[in-house]
Amino acid sequence: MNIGEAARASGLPAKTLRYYEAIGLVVPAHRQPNGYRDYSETDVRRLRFVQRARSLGFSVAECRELLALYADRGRTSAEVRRIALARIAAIERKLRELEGMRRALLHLVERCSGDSRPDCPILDDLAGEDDDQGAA
Amino acid sequence: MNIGEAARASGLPAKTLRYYEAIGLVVPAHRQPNGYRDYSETDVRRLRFVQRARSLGFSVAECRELLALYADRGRTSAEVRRIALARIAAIERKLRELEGMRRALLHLVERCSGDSRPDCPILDDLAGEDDDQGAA
DNA sequence: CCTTGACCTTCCCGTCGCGGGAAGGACCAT
DNA sequence: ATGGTCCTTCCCGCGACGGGAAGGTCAAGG
Repeated sequence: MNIGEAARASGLPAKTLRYYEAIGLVVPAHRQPNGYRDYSETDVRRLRFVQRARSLGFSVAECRELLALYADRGRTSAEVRRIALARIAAIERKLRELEGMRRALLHLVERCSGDSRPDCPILDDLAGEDDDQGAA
Repeated sequence: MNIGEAARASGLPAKTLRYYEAIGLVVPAHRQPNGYRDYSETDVRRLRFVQRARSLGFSVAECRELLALYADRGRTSAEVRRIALARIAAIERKLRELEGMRRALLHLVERCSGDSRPDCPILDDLAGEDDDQGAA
């Protein structure tokens, strides 16, 4: 199977397939006589596996681990679970960070009139104004 | 003021200050006779401004716009507000994406025994198994 | 005077996960 | 022969820096 077909079958761009080969993540076993990459059904399964894992937020390094476990009959589900839990923890850290930003930005936007005047509490806050005008 | 002092005063690494100079974001006006960068109080204010904006999730490009508006007496708060709303929208897109991943991963982890056996619904899902065993 | 150490300079490479595009070969149909 | 579509390798670019080499500068101490 040509790289184009494998790309369509896996839902990944051909560029990505070449990249995955370059980093040794999914390497098609053979080349056709004309030098074209030759992807097998198994290769495509691995590519789809990676595509799904990536869409769940796993890094390429984690995909490599997961693929290894997938291929390892002696694996334990505890190993897989550990990786997934680590990913969840990382996602939750990021969620908290983004939620903090969102809260702060919403607070600022709320107080900004957004009209034609130059006065802007958003810029004031970024400038680190230390006014205590609300103390009355 | 040396780069080290400016770094401490702004809460940014010296490397970042050099980077901001290289991309023309915050460029100290002068050099000392020995070739050292010379940051003014105004430079440090700009650096702190960028540091705060970055911590709110603004890209360096957005920081550039915000700095320009900050310096522009003819600005309107509507312009600033527009940038902040765009950032909020981007953050919320990312939040939704991460929440989707989190939900999917939690669902998978929940069903994984995480013991010494190799059977793992997480890997099964990534492999794209099409079993409809739950249809009973 | 010399050394030590802390600071500064420029420069270039690495990160992560690819995308864009050039230059050229291969294949298929007309 | 020609055109169009595929494929190949190669190298550069992103964002926002961090690491580290090689070397200049400065203040303190022996």
